[in-house]
Amino acid sequence: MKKTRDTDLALMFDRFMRSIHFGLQQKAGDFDRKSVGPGGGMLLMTLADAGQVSQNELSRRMVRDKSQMTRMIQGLEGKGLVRRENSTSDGRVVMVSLTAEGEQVVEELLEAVADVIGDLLAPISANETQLLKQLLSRIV
Amino acid sequence: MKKTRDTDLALMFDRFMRSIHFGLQQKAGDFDRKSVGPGGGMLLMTLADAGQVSQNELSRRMVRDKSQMTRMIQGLEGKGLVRRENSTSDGRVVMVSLTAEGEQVVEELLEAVADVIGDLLAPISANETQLLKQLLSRIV
DNA sequence: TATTGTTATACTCTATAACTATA
DNA sequence: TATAGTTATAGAGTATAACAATA
Repeated sequence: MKKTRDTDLALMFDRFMRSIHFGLQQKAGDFDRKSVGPGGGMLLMTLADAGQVSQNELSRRMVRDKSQMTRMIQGLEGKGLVRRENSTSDGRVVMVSLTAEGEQVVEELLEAVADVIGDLLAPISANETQLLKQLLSRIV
Repeated sequence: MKKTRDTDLALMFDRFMRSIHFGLQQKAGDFDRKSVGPGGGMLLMTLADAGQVSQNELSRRMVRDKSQMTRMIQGLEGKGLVRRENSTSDGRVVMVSLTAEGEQVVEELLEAVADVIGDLLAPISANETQLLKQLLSRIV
């Protein structure tokens, strides 16, 4: 049997993510009416998970530079999917949240992602899926 | 406790990969002398894992379009890190493998990745890491 | 001084389609 | 016809640095 190194995790994670993107792209027409793209989709899903958060917190959660947040958020704001509001307690901070339309788009997106992930997870059991999520949530 | 959906896996996987890239980038000067970039790095690691394979197989393993393979491989070939050879059994096929210099570069890269992944995996035990790899290898 | 967010720039990654050559 | 690989193009993602405003 082939020796597996921890570095193989990088290959496996990358492959998993790429499989999700690839799977989604096959059915993009079904839900990506607003053509938010992969990055926009991740941002919307992060917002659905986090609720109203500052751009800085988004940048931290998505492990992407704050300058990218500005652009992505501006794009989604232009499409009416997210809302930006100045923080009342700190004049520097901009809070971001989903609009009603954004909620609807992310709902369709989540459904599509659930489909794709469901297919990917077919080789392992529901219990193992729970275990996987539990392990990952402790890591990230 | 917050309900977790399977779709959260997408966020967690993305975050893990981004953390690897971010961690590597911090120490890029230490090993990325050839400036292969993230894509080139993944390709080199895939080759280290797979040995000599066709471009088509690489495209399949990395879940990326074949046209991207051409470009990435040409870039790495120009840097002397990979070698292309025509298949003897099928005139259409190009086999790709690491050069001696490529082996050396990937070795440094793997060391850096192991460092970063080691840090990321700190919250879980060695046994759990094994379990995680075992689950993932069954999925991808 | 430090932090939040913006802007500008250059570079890499990606999807798509049209193409050549071999099977 | 089908498959392996190439080329060209446009668009999306990313890192970096310089900047303004607030703390």
